[in-house]
Amino acid sequence: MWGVTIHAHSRDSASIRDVAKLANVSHQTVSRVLNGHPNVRPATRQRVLDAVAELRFRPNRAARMLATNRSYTVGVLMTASHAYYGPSSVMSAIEDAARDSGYSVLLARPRDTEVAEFSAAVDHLIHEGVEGIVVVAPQIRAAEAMMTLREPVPVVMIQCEVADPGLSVDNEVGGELAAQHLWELGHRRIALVAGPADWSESGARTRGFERFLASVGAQPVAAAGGDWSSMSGYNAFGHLADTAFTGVFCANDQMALGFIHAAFDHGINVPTGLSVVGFDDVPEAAHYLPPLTTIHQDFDVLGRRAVDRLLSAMQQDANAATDEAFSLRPQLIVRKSTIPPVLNPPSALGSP
Amino acid sequence: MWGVTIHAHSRDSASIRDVAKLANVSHQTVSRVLNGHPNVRPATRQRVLDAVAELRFRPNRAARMLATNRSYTVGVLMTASHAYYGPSSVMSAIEDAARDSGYSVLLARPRDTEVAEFSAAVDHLIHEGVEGIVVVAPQIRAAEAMMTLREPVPVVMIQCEVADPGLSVDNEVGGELAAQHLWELGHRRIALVAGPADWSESGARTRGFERFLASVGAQPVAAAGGDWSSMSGYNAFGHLADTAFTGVFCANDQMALGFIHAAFDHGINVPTGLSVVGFDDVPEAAHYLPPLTTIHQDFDVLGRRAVDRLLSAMQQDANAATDEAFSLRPQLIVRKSTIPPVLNPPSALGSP
DNA sequence: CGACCAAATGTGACCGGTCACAAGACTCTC
DNA sequence: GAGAGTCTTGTGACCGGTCACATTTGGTCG
Repeated sequence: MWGVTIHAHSRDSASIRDVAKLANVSHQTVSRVLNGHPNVRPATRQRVLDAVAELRFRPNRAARMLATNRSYTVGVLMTASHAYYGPSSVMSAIEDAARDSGYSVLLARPRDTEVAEFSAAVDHLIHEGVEGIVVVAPQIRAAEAMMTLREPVPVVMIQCEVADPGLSVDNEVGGELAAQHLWELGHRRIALVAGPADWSESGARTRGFERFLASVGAQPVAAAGGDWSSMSGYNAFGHLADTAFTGVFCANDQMALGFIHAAFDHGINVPTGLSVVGFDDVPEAAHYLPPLTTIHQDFDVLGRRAVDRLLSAMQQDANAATDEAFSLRPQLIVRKSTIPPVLNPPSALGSP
Repeated sequence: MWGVTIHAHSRDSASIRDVAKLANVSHQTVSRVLNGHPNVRPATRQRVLDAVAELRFRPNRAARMLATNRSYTVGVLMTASHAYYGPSSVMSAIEDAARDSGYSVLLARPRDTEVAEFSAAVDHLIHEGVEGIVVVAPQIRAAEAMMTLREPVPVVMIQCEVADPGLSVDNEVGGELAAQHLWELGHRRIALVAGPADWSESGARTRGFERFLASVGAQPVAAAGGDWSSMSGYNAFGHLADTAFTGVFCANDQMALGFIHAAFDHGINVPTGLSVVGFDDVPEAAHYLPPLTTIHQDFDVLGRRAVDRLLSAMQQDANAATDEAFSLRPQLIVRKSTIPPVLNPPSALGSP
């Protein structure tokens, strides 16, 4: 790969000096027109623009980067895989928003949440010349790793409660909504399937959930944890099988799906034998059997907001961008996986 | 945004000449060491490497790009949104593979499949200096639009039968497997829920499906189309409700999910009242109710293979890379949504 | 030991933009 | 109509790498 250098493509495109010659001005004037500098006579400007059009000129990005030390690129640091609905939705929104503002997006994905991996990924981005970084690293360790790094460019962290001027969906409220919904339906024995302990969203959902229960003098009758996957939701049911409960909150939709599957395999029907609330409102949730009651969050807004904030921080040059924390309120979507506790086996209320 | 230029970040990093001074050699020698040029005395090389380490030097990409007219970047053109499982899985694999080979990935997403949009997106990539392009544009029109463009860099198209040296999962075989499976279970009245007509995968799946049926002297008793979404699968059921059938092939898992949901809403149970086969094997498919029999495809291999091919085409400079077409064979995964036709209402076999 | 060749290293130009500064053109005032 | 001030344009250096070519160094051989 080294050694041999291939001049792979077009060395033929027009340069700013070609345009200048054709328009009969200096290269600097062309540069001024290109950059919208005010002090150019309209006639001259037009002449230059014509030449640009005729030669199909487009400025060379590398040259501009070299000269200005600016890249018009922002980096996204994402630890989660595309398989996770939330992070990848946010990623997509970020890309769109950045493009709309004239920026390119460069993705870096550390393989794990070790500080070293993180640092390497950030270095990579910095080295590529990104002017700012959006971090979508919902694991707590990732956020912490990120906080230890002091970067020369503005950084915006999404969905990470550790960062001070955080930007996130308010997962605690989401957890509360879930608990409140089950409670108000009449459920008194409620279980929890939490997300992985190392994700901050997971903690927040659990916290909100438990906080509401506490506010009415209750607490979860049982709890298990999963890794967001349907399989782990399925397995969680096994861990909870000894306990009787009539409602369960699963920290995301996939786990809810797995949980419902497991319940079915154990002869328990949802919602008649058990009410289930999920979280995320993935597009398929409306068609699960039964259609899943869940908590909806608007990832799109989150992504766009992140880019807005990053860009404004970049404008102000300093990372003095201490915007107020911004929290999106999630929303309860009631479907058919939750009903009042009826016809439950006596044990559900009877045994400890 | 124009007019004001912000020197946002570090103009402070070391250059190749700083390294040269510290190592007491010329800048050119440093360059040689960096590029692994053979004719450098080991002692000198070591001295340079030490200096590089000490100054934490990293070559400036923009400068290299400018000088060599190479970018070490490949472009990905993707028309589908992240919500589609297949394309986003492939995208993810491409990113990993490219990174492993030392390339960055730049994403361009045309808003629609108009030739103009396409052309603009490609222009963007070219202008950013990508050395090759992977097109993940499963819509037929997108592929056609792409074919009309003659680009100065190698292009690899994924999952698009229009392109000659195509690279794809063999969706026809997948369709055949689905039909064969239903047939061998004993189903004789089989329906089809196809994907959107403008996606080539959709056509291929349908073709394979019908081809198998034809080979045993049969044909679908009814057909509807969807747009890949669960909702469209749900609606498809309504269009097929007049016809009696005991098995159905849905061209992707999400539509299968919606279809099962609709069947349930009409009092038909899967699999006892109806057998359903999906396509894709999304991670949740194993936990649908019932767990979905479906066709598995390996998107990861597809993505990596695409990058391999692109890189080799780039090596050979020319786009003379007429590799043989490469087709991944998908695989039938039998779960619980398909059983022999039993206990079906008489009408299922009786009426026309 | 000088000649000769290859290996090792150095020199300056160049890629295509932007920057700082200089210089020319044009107004306006007295 | 000369001087001051503004608007417009031009000049050459520079960013940090690589390239082509020149030069020095080291080794081998007659």
